[in-house]
Amino acid sequence: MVKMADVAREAGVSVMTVSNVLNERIPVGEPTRARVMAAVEALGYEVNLTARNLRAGRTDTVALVVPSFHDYFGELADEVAPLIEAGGRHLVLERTSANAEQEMEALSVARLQIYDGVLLSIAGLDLELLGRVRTTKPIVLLGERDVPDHFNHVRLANESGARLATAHMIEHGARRILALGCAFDAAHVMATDRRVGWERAHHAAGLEVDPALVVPVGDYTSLSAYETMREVIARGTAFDGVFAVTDIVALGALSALVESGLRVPVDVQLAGFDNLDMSRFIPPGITSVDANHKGVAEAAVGLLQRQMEGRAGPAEHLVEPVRLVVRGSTRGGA
Amino acid sequence: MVKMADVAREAGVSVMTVSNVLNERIPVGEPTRARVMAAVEALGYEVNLTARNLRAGRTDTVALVVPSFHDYFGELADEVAPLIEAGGRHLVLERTSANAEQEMEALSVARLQIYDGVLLSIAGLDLELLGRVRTTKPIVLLGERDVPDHFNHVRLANESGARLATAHMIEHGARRILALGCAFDAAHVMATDRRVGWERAHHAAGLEVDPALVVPVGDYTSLSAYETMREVIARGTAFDGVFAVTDIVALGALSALVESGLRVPVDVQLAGFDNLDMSRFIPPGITSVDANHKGVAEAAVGLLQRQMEGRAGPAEHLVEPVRLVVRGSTRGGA
DNA sequence: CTGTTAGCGCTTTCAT
DNA sequence: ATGAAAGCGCTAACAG
Repeated sequence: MVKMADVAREAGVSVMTVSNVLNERIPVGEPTRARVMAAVEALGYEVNLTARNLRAGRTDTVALVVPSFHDYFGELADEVAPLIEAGGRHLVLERTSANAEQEMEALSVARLQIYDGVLLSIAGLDLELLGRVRTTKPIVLLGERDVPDHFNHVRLANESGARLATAHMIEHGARRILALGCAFDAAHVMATDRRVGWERAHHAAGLEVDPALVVPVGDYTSLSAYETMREVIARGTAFDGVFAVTDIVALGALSALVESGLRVPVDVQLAGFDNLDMSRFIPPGITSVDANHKGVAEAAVGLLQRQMEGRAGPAEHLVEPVRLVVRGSTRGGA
Repeated sequence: MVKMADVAREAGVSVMTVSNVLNERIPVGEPTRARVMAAVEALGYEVNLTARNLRAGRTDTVALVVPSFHDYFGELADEVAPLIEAGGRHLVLERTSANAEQEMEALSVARLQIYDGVLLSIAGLDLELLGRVRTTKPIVLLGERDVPDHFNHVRLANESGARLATAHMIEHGARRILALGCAFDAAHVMATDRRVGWERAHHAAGLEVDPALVVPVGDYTSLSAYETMREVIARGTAFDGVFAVTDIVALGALSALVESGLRVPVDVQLAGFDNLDMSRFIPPGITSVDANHKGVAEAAVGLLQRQMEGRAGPAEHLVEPVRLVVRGSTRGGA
């Protein structure tokens, strides 16, 4: 492997001069500079990032750590990447399988030191575990759980989004709206927040809510949602709307509804959350709360860059607004 | 930052002993070992990966470099991750935007040296550019382009998959099958291979192919596919089947078909390629060629691990088999 | 089994 | 404007 010393020898200068040319730190005389560049070209030299990192304490790399590479996170990552690159840094993705242990590991000293900053999408970690993390590395937490105050945090307006979607279906005549994938327990903060939105929409319309309509979905896959929906239908539960906690869940539900001969939106209205790319195209078009990837990405990267540039300030807790995108799966749709 | 020397002092041993305890390289006496571990705990020490990397020349990290984090690649990545982890290494994802320049950069000396191995999904690079890459780092290329012989390479049986899907629709009565997103030019190897499969299915059934039915789709998004499909319909082209080059393209097509009042599969049969998770659930279920993520992931990781373990052997070029998954969008479906 | 010595490739600091 | 020396934190190799 060709190293800086090789370039220096080739150009007849010291290593330090090569370093200065490459990093443009200290002005270097033009002829010297040209000789160095020629040597770099000739030898095909490239800096050893590990060595630079050890000495300079900087990797120019940011990690986005997500529960899985699928769907929502894939779309978010594609939004984050250009923003990080615009700041002259590199983005890499890591995956935790929504597993608390692996999320903690992502925040371990060992991992943090190899990145200039970390965006961590939390799925498994709770307040207590997060509270134990002590680090001065730039970190921004993403996602719908509560986090200790001293962390920067970006989340979605879950409750408001769920309220919008539910209110929209109520407005168009739905009276028994399933809260599919929603929850009552603190362990599922997102599912609980969205259930609260679903409730508030009812109250705002002067309607009662039936807790029996809150139906959890095991692992938030389309398959679980499909199976759950089939059971609900088989059980004979009466409903004329479905608010699905995510678009992936909505898709599973749609499949079950269609298979059971229920027409969407005539017999049952359906709305999801996330507004995945696909939701626009799945007939009849899935009405969905847009998860505002762009807003989340910009807010998170902004917060991270502020820390990486050293102008920290107190931790912020941002709630990104969401909006409803109406499509054919609800009666207001085209 | 607490370092190894701090632990050594605390435990009253040398740095080397700490290193040996932590890496379990050389047996260490139990009492010493216990003292070291106690010191590690007490100080909250964690190894500096950068320093280890610089000295040991190993990062225990593999990069999967993909054009985008979306859909197909997200699913593939979720398949690759556990295999890499089973080998005691870490997987990170990087993204190239399907851009030749960024793909070359992923293969640059600088990036390669920070990983023990790289899985590169090529989208933009051609033979000529790839031929210039000279490295001894373990690399496996993924994807549907031709690559220089000396690279390990895993690809799908594109032609055979396209043939299966097309033959299935012919068998069920389709006679004018659009090859949506397929191509004739060498720049789109995958789209061209799949077109060849579409042709061969016709020939095998004793049918002529109409080249006018090969309709390219700009950027392989659902949106482009939707727009293209609308145009084809508006133009009055007669067709009774659509072979879409990917499921994402199939989804866009489905949306346009339904919007135009064409019934799937009664008026038009539809098949895609990739068998994305969603394809099963999108009513009426999209018949699709399964892209065999698992097979691709296993083959690629196997080839990579062979190289990383030093038992190299000549480069292999694997073609992973595919199979057709029949669903409601074709007449053979449930 | 434990410790000493050397050095991975680079950048910081300070001298020229 | 350029260079020499020192050392980031760790591990390979060898000595005791």
